[in-house]
Amino acid sequence: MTGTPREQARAQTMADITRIGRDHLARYGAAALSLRAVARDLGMVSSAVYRYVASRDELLTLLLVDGYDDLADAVAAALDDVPDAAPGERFRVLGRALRSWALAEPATYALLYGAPVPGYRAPAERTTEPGTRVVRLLLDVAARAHEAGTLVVPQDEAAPPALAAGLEGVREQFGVALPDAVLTRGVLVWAALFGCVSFEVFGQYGPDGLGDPAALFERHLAALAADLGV
Amino acid sequence: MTGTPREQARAQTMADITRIGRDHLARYGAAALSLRAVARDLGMVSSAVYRYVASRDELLTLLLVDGYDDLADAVAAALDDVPDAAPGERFRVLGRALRSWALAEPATYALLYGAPVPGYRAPAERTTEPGTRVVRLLLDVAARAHEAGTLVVPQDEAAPPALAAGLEGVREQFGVALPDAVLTRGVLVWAALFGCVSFEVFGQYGPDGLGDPAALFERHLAALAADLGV
DNA sequence: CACAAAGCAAGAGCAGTGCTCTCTTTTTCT
DNA sequence: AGAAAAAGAGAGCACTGCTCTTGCTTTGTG
Repeated sequence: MTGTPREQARAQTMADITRIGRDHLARYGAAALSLRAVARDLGMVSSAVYRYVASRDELLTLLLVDGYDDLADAVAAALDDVPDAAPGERFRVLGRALRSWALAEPATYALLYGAPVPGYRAPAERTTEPGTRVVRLLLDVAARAHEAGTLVVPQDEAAPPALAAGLEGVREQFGVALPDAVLTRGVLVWAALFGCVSFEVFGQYGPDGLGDPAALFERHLAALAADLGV
Repeated sequence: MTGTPREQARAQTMADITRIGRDHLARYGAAALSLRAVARDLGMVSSAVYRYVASRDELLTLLLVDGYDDLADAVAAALDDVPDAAPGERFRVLGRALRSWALAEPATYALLYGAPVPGYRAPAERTTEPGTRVVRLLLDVAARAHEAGTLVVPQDEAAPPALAAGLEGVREQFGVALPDAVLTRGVLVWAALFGCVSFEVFGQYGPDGLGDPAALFERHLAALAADLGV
């Protein structure tokens, strides 16, 4: 909270823009996100907002990074609440936190994990780090179980060279020492988790959600925990 | 190809609109789909297109139904090529067909299984039937294995009443006689399959796709086949 | 065959969008 | 104090979805 009055005012305006942007995102969805509407809510003329945000795409990037962080914070907080639980339970906690957040923030979730907004390319240098925090937490759960010796390692055949190189890249990027088979399952479980949540959030289960979406998800979590070996 | 000349012309124009719409969808994405641009490519003035399509949303619905059918046709054709294969192999064929189609038609795939287009609500009465053809094929693979007695049925505890009712609804809607545990796994495998494909199509695996996306997918298919019990 | 009815295409127009440019005022720095 | 930088306002361009009116063409019928 330091700096000249002008800097403070600028920081405040930036915060206001993100706040109102998130609100519009939740209320009307990503494609309907309009810089002019945000400007109106801000009590500014539209051209003035361009002093702060270069384009509509940059506003989307702002909200994207914000969303990734918010989700990762929620999942990390849930995991911190059960630091000493068994790996399987920690995995389930992660999954439940992900699902809760997605159901509470469907529009932001759609921005992060739905179809990319057309014509919009997320700048990797700004989104990669926050975007990988959740999978990092997932791999961490597996890594802890592996260190404790409780992880069930599937007996897959050796990965082809290109895939093995890719998995080695994952080990480096995330700083984990898990065997190929576990990493492969980890990626599957990660994708499956988001598949389950996406189907529920995007309504692919139909209007009634198969009667009891929470119970269904809990069963899926149990099966996925087994797949992960925790 | 019957009817008065006017009826034929109308059918032709409708076909042209869908064709150009698909082209624009693939080229520029769903949110950039513009009725005016389609009209230009059609050599018509924009207002004339409204004689054929009531709104932009209806054009999206047209393309949605078209996409569901195209995907289901591709998967069904792939399955028809291996009518007598073992259930596990038929499941893998289904998965590969789904992935191939999604990679070939990313924009249409995004329209079907990505985030819903904001402000657009798909009319269930027109999209439910074509939209469930793929999952119907998946359940059919499991049902055939079940009839042959080769399906591994997981020993889950009984589903809570609401979920049991929902699963009973699935049995009725799809005309299969599978136990709750198999249906639950079926839904999981279905969601996981789309999670894997979505992550690959939407670029969540990063720019290099973990080195060898096809090999990774093949491994995931093997794990999911085991989950399904085929 | 003639003629009203229905269908079709075009054009103008409204309200909204992203974005750029210019102009004026305010704040900051030297 | 004066120059430079930043902020906000306004006009304007090209685009969008969609509506309404105005003519023209095809259709089915008396």
